Amino acid sequence: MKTRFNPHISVDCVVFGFDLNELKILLINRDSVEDVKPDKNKIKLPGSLIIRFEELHQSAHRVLQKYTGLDNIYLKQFGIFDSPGRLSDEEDVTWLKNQTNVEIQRVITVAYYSLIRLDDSKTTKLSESFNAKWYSATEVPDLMFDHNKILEEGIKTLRNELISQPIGFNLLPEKFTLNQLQQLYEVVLGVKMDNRNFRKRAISLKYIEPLNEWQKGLSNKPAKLHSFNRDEYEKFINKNTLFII
Amino acid sequence: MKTRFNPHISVDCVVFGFDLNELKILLINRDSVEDVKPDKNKIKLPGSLIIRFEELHQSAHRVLQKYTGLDNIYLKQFGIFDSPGRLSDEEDVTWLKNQTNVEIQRVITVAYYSLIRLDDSKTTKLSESFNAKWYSATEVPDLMFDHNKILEEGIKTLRNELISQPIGFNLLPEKFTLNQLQQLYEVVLGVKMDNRNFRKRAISLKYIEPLNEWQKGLSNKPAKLHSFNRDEYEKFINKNTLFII
DNA sequence: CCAAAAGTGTTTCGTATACACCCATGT
DNA sequence: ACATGGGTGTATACGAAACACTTTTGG
Repeated sequence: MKTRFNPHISVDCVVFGFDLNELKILLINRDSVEDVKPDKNKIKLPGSLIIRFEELHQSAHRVLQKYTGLDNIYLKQFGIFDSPGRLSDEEDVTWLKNQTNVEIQRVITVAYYSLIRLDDSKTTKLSESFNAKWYSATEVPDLMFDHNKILEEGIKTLRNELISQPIGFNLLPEKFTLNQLQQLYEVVLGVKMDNRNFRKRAISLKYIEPLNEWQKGLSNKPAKLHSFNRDEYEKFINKNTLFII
Repeated sequence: MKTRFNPHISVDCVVFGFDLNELKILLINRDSVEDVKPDKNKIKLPGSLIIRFEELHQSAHRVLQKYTGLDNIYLKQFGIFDSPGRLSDEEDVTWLKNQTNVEIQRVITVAYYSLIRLDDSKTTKLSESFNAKWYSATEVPDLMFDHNKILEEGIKTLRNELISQPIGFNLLPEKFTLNQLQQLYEVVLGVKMDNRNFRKRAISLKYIEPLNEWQKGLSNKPAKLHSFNRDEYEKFINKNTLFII
């Protein structure tokens, strides 16, 4: 029963989306694939066994491509889940075996998180064309295998990296307002921030570049648009080293 | 040819040692194991294929135990090296196969770094009892496989984590002086620091606890000893969130 | 008394924080 | 004119950085 899959190693993706309002997570419903007892968890993270000789990041990109149709997405490895008992549920293993046509023994999974800017078109297209559906990050159901644990670690990682690396811009439109940026931080970190101080800080950062463009078509005062300037960020980071002895 | 090893996944350890003066790295000489062409790299990181059903961190601890005789060592996963071509050298693969009695196809390795306080006894004991030897971090030879790359990533990780997490104390004696702490930072980060400002900073941190003990047996002024207080650190970190928008 | 490393204080500057009201737009 | 979200300034406090000499110990 030799297939193109490597039956020892998989990737799973915690896919974050931000619609300028809420943090969302992309989950796959396995219902459509096969009959399952109604009381079982049928929902999982997007993932796949790796293909022989495929690099892990390629596997992760392949998974994202399959479920979102998107390429060129921010994707970062954040952990390995290797507990020998992590695929303990027999029914789940049977399902996986049928899916992949591979005899499953022990599977180690490498976890990635990825960041997607959501506009309405993407949100609806996804949930129609695939078995993928966006869930609010605050209302995640029980998932298969150890996927709730992976998801939790993914959220921790996102929070950590949001406050130490310029990754948040991957969740915003190319041209964003400072209040959208603040909203992102508040939602992901679960805190409220002082608006005046937040913008003072943001405006002082050269890598957050003010554009000569404003929002359009709103029924209130349009906000100035900004963009992230990676070159300026590189200069900045070389001068600043945070320090906890 | 079924053995207890899982022939798909290995661990490799970048083992850092600090002797209060210099950063060292533990490497294994494969000379003693088998004849090798004299012009080949014979030196590698300590590592091993994982054993079936063993967790990865157990594998890493097993490797450290084997080569250092030490248990209870700080050990942290920092990366995965999965390039399909990373075991390209045929002779190296043959060697690995003979070592493990396992048919090798593609091996993904999970990299750990670990931190060891070196006193003289450890330094000498190791290099005698095992094939392990401490090398200065600034004078590392060519290594087998992709181990130079892994080592490089390990050093980057160490630097990053040293300035953002309280891991440096694992490289110092339980009771250390502030100047030893400064020396550690200077050596690992490759910078010079202002002594007065460094100690002011250190003294202001409650989790660096001054003891009522001083160095002994020196021919110069003995320094006050300090220890790391993890409880105080937990309090500290909950109040401080570093921030790069 | 000498060599070697430990230890100490002040000023200056920049950044974090706290806090409340007016402005611009479309309907 | 109103509803909605955008945008602004000041005073205080704290920590970072720059900088050079005195003290203690054993030999």
